[in-house]
Amino acid sequence: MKLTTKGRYAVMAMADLASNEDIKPVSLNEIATRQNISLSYLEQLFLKLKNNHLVKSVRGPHGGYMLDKKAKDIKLSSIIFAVDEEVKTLNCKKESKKGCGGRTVKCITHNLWDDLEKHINSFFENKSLNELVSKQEYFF
Amino acid sequence: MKLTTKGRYAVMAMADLASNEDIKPVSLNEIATRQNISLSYLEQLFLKLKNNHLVKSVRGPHGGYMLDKKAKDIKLSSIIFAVDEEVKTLNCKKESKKGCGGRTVKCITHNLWDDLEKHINSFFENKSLNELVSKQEYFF
DNA sequence: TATATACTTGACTAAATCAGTCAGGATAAG
DNA sequence: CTTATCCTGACTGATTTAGTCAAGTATATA
Repeated sequence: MKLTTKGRYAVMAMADLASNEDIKPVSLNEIATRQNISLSYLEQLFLKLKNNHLVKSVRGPHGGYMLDKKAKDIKLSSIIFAVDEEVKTLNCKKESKKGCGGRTVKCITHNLWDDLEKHINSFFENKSLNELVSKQEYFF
Repeated sequence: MKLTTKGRYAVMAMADLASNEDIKPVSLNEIATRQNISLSYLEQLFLKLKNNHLVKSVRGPHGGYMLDKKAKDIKLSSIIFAVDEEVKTLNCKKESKKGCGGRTVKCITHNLWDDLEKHINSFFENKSLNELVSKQEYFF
């Protein structure tokens, strides 16, 4: 899992969407204004979010975006994967099997980093959009 | 905490050092060969590791580096901090206090990312170099 | 003392990635 | 038919990454 501002912005935008969609779709313009993210950049992000079935779009005036599922069914990990699709492979994986799977120092650290990846994944895997916008935990 | 190959190489090199220093110092050349990392790059890393009192150097022929503390007293987090010193501050922190500390969507995600940072930190905080090289857990 | 070994330090750089802009559609409501 | 909105790809400046290169300094040992 890659962690850039893209993922952060996507989570922000989705949280905004979750808190503001009642009946009508929310336009990217509204989100751009509220969250202070450039419209063009949001367009990029929402294209990917749409392709990943996290939001659905309504075109034309009064159009915009809505969540494609219930907020409680959207895991934060899906949002981040949607916009930061490419997972960086570790050097070790590219090498021959002889080089890895053994007891070399290289493989030890490889396994360590693998473990970290799982650790980070589970962090986002266990949080839904719903929790994020409603839970007291994240309000100071 | 920043996570780049620098940190990974540093952990690899320290693990190598921990497994190979018996009585005599280990030269960067040996590590470079064993771990297949460029010598010049290792030099950069060890300069920082030394400044952070994780290793000590012995100059001259038969010189090299040794751990500055016992392997069990070296947390992986210290290694990573040593080489990737600069901690990326989140956008939100740069803004005025009015903008944050509230209940805006922006702050919710800010807190979320803060939380993640702690999560990752604790991952490395709770692992010592000793554990890494000796624990069965990391051998397949 | 000469010399080889090894650490020390700073400047430089090619390539990749990030964050974002720009331009030009397509679609649907009124 | 005009306007609001989504849709999409191409492009770009700045930064970061992952190193290389060059020129030292220190010290053990022959």
